[in-house]
Amino acid sequence: MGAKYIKPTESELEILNILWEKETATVREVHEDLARIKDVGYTTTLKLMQIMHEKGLVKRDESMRTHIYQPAVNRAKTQKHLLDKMINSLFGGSSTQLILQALGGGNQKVSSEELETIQTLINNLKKQ
Amino acid sequence: MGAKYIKPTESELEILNILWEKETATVREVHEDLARIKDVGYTTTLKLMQIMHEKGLVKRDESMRTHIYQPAVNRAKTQKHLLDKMINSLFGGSSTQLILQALGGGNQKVSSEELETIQTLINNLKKQ
DNA sequence: ATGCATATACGAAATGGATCGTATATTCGG
DNA sequence: CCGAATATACGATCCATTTCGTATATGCAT
Repeated sequence: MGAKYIKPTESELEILNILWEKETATVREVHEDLARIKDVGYTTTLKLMQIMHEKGLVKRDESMRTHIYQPAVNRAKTQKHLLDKMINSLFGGSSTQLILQALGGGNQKVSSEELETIQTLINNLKKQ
Repeated sequence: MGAKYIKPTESELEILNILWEKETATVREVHEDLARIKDVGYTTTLKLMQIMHEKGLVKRDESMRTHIYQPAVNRAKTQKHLLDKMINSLFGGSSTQLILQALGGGNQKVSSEELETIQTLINNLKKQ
C-alpha cells in the first residue's frame, strides 16, 4: 500500500524545513537561508537538492533555467514518522514517556498558554 | 565543565537500549537480544560494542575472559539530548508542537490512564 | 592432550552522507 | 557580440558507520 517512506538525513531535513516554510524556492534562496546557520558552499546545497529530487523528497519545475523547488513530502507526516521512530528507538515504544520527558525534562520549556493548549487537547481525547 | 556529549549512532542506540534494560550484559547476551530484531553477525555486535567502549558510551569489566558491559551514559540525559535535537530540527524549537503531534498524530496512541498521568504532570507544572 | 566452542582483537571492505572542484550552458549588461 | 555572473550537472574525495572475515587466546569435555 503506502508508498515507501524515505527517511531524510539531517542535512536534508534542514532543507526541507526551509522549503516547508517558503512553500517554493530556488536553490539560491534555500542556500542563502542555509548559509545563515551553516557554513557551506553553494554547490553543496545544489547537490543535496539534486539528490533529494532523485529520492523524491522534493519536486521541481525545470521549465525555466532556474529551477523552482517544492517539498514533495508532507511536513506533519514526516514529523510523525521520525517521532514514531524516536519513540520506538529511544522510549521503548511509549509516547507517554516521550511526552513526560518533553514536558518535564528538568527545566521549564513550555509556557502556561502552551500547557493550556495541551490540556485542551487531552480533554478532547478523553471524551472519545 | 560539562563533559562533551557523544551522540550515539542508530546502531549504538539499539545496543544502549538493551544495556539500559539489562543494566549489565555480555556481548553475547546483547547480541542475542539484537538478533531478534535485526539480522546481524556476532562480530558486528562485538565490534560495535568495542567502538562504544572507545567512545566512552559503555564501561566494561575485563577481569574475566568474557567481558561484562554496562552503559556509561545516562538514559534520561541521552533521551533529553536527542529529544531537544529533534524539537529544534523538526519542530522549529517548539516542544509543544512535538507533544501535540505525539498526542494526536491521527491515531490514538495514548491510553486513558496515560492521559491522566500527563494531566497530573501538567497540573503540577501550572502550580509553579 | 586434543579438539570444539566461544571469547576478543583487528583489519578491511562496503555503504552512505557531505563537501566541493570543475565543466558546461544560459542570461544579461554594455 | 563579448564577458561576467549565475545556473545546473557531474565526478571525486573525505569521513563516519556498518559489516564481516580471520587471527588468536581461552576454557572445557572427553
